[in-house]
Amino acid sequence: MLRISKLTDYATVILARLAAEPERRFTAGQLAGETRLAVPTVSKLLKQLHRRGLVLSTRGLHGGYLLARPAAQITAAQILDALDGPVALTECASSESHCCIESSCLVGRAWQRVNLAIRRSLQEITLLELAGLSGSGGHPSALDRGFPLLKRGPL
Amino acid sequence: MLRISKLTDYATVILARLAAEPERRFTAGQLAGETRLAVPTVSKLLKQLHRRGLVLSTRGLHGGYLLARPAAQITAAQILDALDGPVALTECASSESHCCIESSCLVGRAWQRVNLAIRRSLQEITLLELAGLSGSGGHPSALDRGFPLLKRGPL
DNA sequence: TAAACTAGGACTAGTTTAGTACTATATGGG
DNA sequence: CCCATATAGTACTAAACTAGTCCTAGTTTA
Repeated sequence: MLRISKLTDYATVILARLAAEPERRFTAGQLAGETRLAVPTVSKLLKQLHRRGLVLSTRGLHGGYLLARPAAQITAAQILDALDGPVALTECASSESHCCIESSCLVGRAWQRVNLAIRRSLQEITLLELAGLSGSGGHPSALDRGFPLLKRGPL
Repeated sequence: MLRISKLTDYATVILARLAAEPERRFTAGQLAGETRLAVPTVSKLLKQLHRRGLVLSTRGLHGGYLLARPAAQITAAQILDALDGPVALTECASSESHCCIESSCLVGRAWQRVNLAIRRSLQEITLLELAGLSGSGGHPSALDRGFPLLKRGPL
């Protein structure tokens, strides 16, 4: 029913690998090898992640990629935004709407609201958790804590 | 970032219109007129909604469509399932996975969990609210109440 | 200066989505 | 009995998006 693109999924896998060794610098080839993804694809994704500020890059010999900040400070929402852009749940909700009947617009606003709620929830999930690195020792993660999806307030 | 298909959005508009007058029987043509959608599209959607049990239909002269049950008993999740089917957030999470490295699978499980959480939240949103019919007099809707997205428990 | 990297963009194939058309079936009225 | 008005189901086409690849340019270090 809801879907994220394959590429976004791949990107998460790549970021998870980087998160596992935050100090180490990986080349695109190394990451491709470890994740079993094709090199061009990994390369493309890393470029995009770099452009969006999620990873640092160094060029030239012995260059490679590095997580731009601790995994705990990278959210699922940021990863999705980096790759798919901030696409709304419905077209009507995003920018200009031509579907100008009242019932439709009410529906649009409702979806918009659901969308916002989902976004908010994705902002609470960090790469640490996606990577399965949120150690049992730490404080309970958002995934386990149970958190409010939809909060009170104006649309 | 997350998206529902146009058709699903249309379907919601149609269902919202039906919900506004639960007693009245609408033909596909009437609904198309009122929602400004193309007749074949509306017709196609209504057929599918009927197959999934969301609307009742009567054939022949003076036939038409009717909500199968009160709008309060139709959830956003049901509408999405009816049209897009129960597609998972990621491919890896849905059926069999060939991406068999550990990090990847951890990621997959995490997405799966997020997916489940979103589903759960969509099950709490009714057509009444989507249609903007949840009167201010009633009890607060799930959209306003704030409800836990992710609950404790095994994956 | 050559080798090993990343940066950026262009291009192609495949899949999905949206929309339309056509045929069959059911109902009710003249 | 027949025709007009509906829905039911299926098949088809066009457009959009996704995934994946390739090529050229720029950067760093031995």
